Amino acid sequence: MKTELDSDRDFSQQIARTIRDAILGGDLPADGRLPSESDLAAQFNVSRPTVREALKRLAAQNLIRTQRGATGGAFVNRLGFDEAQEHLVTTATLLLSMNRVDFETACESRFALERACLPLACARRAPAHLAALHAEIARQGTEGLSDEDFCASDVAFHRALVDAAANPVLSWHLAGAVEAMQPLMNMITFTARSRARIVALHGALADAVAARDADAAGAAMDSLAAYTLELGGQIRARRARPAPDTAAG
Amino acid sequence: MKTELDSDRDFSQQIARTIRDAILGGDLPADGRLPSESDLAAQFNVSRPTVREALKRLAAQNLIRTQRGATGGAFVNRLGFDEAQEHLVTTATLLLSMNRVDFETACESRFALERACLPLACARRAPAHLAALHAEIARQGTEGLSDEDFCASDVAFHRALVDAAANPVLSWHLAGAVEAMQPLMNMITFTARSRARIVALHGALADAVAARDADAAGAAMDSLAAYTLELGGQIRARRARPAPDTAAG
DNA sequence: TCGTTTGCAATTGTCAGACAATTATCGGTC
DNA sequence: GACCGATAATTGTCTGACAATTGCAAACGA
Repeated sequence: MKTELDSDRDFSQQIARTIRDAILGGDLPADGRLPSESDLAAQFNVSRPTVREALKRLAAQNLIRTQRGATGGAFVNRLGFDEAQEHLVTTATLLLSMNRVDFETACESRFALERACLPLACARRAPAHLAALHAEIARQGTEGLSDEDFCASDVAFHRALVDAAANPVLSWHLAGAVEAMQPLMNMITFTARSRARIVALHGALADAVAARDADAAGAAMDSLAAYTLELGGQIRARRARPAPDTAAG
Repeated sequence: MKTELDSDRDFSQQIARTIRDAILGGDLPADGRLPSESDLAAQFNVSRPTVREALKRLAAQNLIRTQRGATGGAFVNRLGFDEAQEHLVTTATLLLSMNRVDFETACESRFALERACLPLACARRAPAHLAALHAEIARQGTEGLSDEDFCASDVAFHRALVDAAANPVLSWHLAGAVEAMQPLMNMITFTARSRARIVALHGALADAVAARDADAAGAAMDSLAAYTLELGGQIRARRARPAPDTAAG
């Protein structure tokens, strides 16, 4: 591992990058233990707090985990799908909120991606997947469900739909796309009428997937996308901001 | 902002989470300045190094940037697509490499997602997009191009294809999917014959997009996916590891 | 009056040493 | 042999200090 650092630069950043590259390059195997903070400080010729800052940077990226005690230390994290998903959602959420992405753009992106999962979902859906879909549909029909809970169930439904494709990488990508939309979806007020329509479309989707009918599923998804966009019009209307003419040129 | 911390827990992690939630919740506007490290230390009733560790965690997530000097401090980062993309690629790459994701699974995911962009790309492609596609196709036909450069051009081609959909969120997602595949693609040795076939398929894709023929583009993409999978067989054969029976159950 | 320069203050970056908390290991005792 | 305490290693945190950077304003000269 490199022990030379450019002066008049951020040491902890350089150290973090060096270790990160070592991990990505495979020099440090998963679950392998890094030298102790004192050793690293000696290697890089910096103080322990500086090393610690570098380690915290890596910990924030889920690249390492730390453990106290005699056999403790920093260990290379075997990045699981769950943690990576959390990370993806955070980044995606920020990206949408900070760049003032139109509801239309985010919506279009999300449904386009989700539509891509349907053929696979139809081909591979197992009974457990169908059960998950129906469970969420039932929940969405509950009386007195808050808008937030309805949204949460909606997200769960769509994630179950994607999971039916039985491709963890696909599920990971889509989880980011779907969950990042939740703050935007939460701005929508769902009337009883709109809920009923959404639940009906969800039912059509579930049925199509159960029947392994990719075309019908695609059609239902398109309807759902169109209706979601329609509902999203509320948001723009409420904000009363002029619509940018960048969309659908 | 909360100033209470659970004892016997990792302070810096709690502080980072608190500030992170404040940023995600919109309490801290983009480009807004956080209190100085000393002030934060006083607020949370911890020492400055602890606060610094928390800030480094946030900096690692591109949530804040720091600046030295009199008017310096920590500022909420306006997360741009570029930085978010870099982040996404890192996470995706790690996810693929550390979970020993099959080439087939990653490939399937990537092409499924990319296929979802084609209708939009056909609808919105502008002359600049077509020019970018043809430029990469021309580069891929160059004699004496190394495998790595061929791969890089392949990535550039597909990113240009996705960019033609004119949806930045979609481009962001796909950049992660496509670039994360590059290490896997680099394990393939491209013969002159296979290169010619890929270039031909790229040409078909570009022509279909130019003609706004989504069906033809989809067909070309399917062919490309199938052929890439075929080439990927090399990798599994070389590794000589028995294929896990988890795929396509 | 205007432009330049110099000093100051605020802030982050880094260091050194120390102590507390945690945990596995080793040795002793019953 | 089983149980228990001392021990050592390691991370987590604190205190205090100094260096580097940078904006700003006051002082100074033309």
